[in-house]
Amino acid sequence: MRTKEAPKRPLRRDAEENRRRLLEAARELFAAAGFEVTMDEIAARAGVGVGTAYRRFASKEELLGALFEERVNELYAVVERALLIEDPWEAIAAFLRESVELQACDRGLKELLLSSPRSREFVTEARARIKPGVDELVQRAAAAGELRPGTEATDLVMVQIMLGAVTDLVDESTPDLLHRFLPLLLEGLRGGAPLPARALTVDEFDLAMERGHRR
Amino acid sequence: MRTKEAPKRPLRRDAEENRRRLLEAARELFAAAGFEVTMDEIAARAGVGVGTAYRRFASKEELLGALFEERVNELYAVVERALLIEDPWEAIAAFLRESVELQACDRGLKELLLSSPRSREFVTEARARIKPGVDELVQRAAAAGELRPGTEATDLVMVQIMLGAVTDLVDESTPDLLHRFLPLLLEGLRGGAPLPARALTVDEFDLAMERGHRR
DNA sequence: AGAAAGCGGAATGATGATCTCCACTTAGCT
DNA sequence: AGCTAAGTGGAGATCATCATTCCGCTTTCT
Repeated sequence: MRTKEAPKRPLRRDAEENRRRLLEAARELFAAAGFEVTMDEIAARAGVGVGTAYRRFASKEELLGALFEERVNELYAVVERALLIEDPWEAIAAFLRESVELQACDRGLKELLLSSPRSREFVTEARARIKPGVDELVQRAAAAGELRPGTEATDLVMVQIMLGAVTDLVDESTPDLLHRFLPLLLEGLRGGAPLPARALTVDEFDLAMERGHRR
Repeated sequence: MRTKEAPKRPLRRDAEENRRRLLEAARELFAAAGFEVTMDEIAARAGVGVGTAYRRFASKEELLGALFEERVNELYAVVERALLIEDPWEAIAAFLRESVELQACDRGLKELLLSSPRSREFVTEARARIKPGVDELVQRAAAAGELRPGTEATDLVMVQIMLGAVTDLVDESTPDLLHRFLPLLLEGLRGGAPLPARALTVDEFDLAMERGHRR
């Protein structure tokens, strides 16, 4: 978690403060603009020079790395929380609602989960960590007959992607689009005749993620 | 439409041929990669040098401009065709199905309609041209009670955006995701209780488009 | 006060794009 | 055939955008 395993000497007070400000600035900008934040922007927002940013963090990757972890932990907590819900359908609804709300305010998280060739291992690892819980949510609901026949875990991710696209578009000014279309999609997931085309398999899904969506 | 209003002299045969090949190459690459195609790529694909590309077209913008028009015409044709369908609900379903299929194979079209700060006026104009028809489709269906109460024209666009995000992800290998989620969304649009949050107004929509979704 | 730690931000270097230039080639006329 | 204006290729001028480095000056801490 910390940059140094065993800090020989504590940072000077101003340095420690700058480190904190940099992380805070990065958090805000990462949420607002995703991976594309520049070090210059982060430094400016933190009110320090770029040089200082590089004295505190070895590279842009290291600085953002800390944030990735935070974000993934939040999402993981959402899954865990959903798994505690008794009713299988409510559990799925809660998972989608909360995870999508999380994404809606955070472009960085969206990119972290959906885009790919960024920090390869990190993303793969994060996805592996989330996956089992989501699988279980789907298993349970399917067993209870609360899902439209043929619904699979990858479908939930597609719902996240679809809503992500919508929130991407409107962001701050009108965050309620999420609560307009999530219910609509949930209804669709819950029941009805089987859908005409099959779901993405996990392999196909991973492959699609691998490629990322640009080009 | 043509580059020159009154071509003093016709192009030499080889030049005319190169012009044709450039447009064809641009069409293919624009569909595959969107706005980000480079002139080098287009020229290479057409089998000519960049210099030639710039002799035939004043700028990248001019070259792609011709394609914009083609694409928008196709979409306009879809609206027109839908308006001829008797049953109001079928008309809406057909419009969405066809327009989304069009988008699915064409990143350029997707970007043209959804992204924004590209060629400002051109996009605005294109949208203005499509809008009345879509409005009428919605009016009719609503009047016939075939739409979930509260559904508006902007909702149809949101459906396009959501499905665009999905097809963006998988593209060629699995084009059937579109036919998995479109029916689901159509069902949701067709009936049920009013949705909890309100739709985007046209102004909000335009504003969102104005901004584009990045940053 | 002195030294080590830290600081700002211009400069550097990599990359990647559009568009220009010009020595050569070719179509098309006579 | 030969002439010439139109056309061509593609190297590179030019411009942006970033991550990252460097170094003369400032601040903390003892």
